[in-house]
Amino acid sequence: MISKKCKYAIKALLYLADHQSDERSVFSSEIAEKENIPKKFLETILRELRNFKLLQSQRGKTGGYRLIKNPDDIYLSELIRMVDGPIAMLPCVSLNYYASCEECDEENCEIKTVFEKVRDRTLEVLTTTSISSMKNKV
Amino acid sequence: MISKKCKYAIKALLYLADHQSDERSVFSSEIAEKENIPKKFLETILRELRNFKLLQSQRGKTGGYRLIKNPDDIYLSELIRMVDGPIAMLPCVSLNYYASCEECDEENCEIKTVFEKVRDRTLEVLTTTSISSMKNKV
DNA sequence: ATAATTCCTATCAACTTTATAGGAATTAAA
DNA sequence: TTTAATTCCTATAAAGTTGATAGGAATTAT
Repeated sequence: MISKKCKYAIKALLYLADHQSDERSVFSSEIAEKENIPKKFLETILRELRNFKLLQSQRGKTGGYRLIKNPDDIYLSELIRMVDGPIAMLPCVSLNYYASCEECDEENCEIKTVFEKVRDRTLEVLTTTSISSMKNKV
Repeated sequence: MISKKCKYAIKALLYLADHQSDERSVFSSEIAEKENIPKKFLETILRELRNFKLLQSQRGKTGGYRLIKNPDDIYLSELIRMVDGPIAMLPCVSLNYYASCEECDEENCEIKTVFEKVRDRTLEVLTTTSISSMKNKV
């Protein structure tokens, strides 16, 4: 399961992709209201996404957020990793957040292989799905 | 991520598949020791698996556990569901543990589709991998 | 009787998740 | 220069989940 936080992040980016323009940043309060996301929680999420250089923010009365990266180039795999961390179902098969299994003999592990397959299948989808491609529900 | 509990369950079933026989049940303490699983924790896991009719148990001095189901017929998908619950990355795309998203308009949801794809790819692996097939690491 | 097992309930510490509170800093505009 | 609206930041916290452990009861072969 992805966290609610991650789902909120996806929704926020989708909303931004639709509603921003060169002239217009978008208030977090607007996103929160339209997407039914708790206001203060969304603020912290947007700040994180800004720290990851996905967003640009502007303070003050005419402030708000806008995308820095082209939504064509924001892939779900990287977004999930930023917000939730590992995608794999086992720490020892994670590509970006590898952690060894203390109780295992990893050389002779019988359960790694299947979760490597799951990881690869999952990534086939997530690394080819961008924020903009999610708009075309096929 | 699957839980440690789930990983322990997989290991326990793999161990049973290898070490049981018609004459021999296996003690939980033996599995715990050989697989480095906390003893008391494993007891509760094995009891759950028994309740799910995967295992049979016998009390007393010559007691222990053995598989009821053929390990050819125990698929990872069902095991994970028994121990951890849903496999899908979103409640609203879960086949066995569906839950609606309160804050979403599910008809027009832009994020469901991709997670349905992930679910299907994941299940392609997990529904075709049995305890016995995990022995042949290919 | 004894010893070894499974069975059962309750408990619990640590961690994670999902937020909220309370304000500070910034900015445009009245 | 004041006001109002925003982002930014830190701290806190309630609720839920995870990963166990405690303490014994019931069962069974010897």
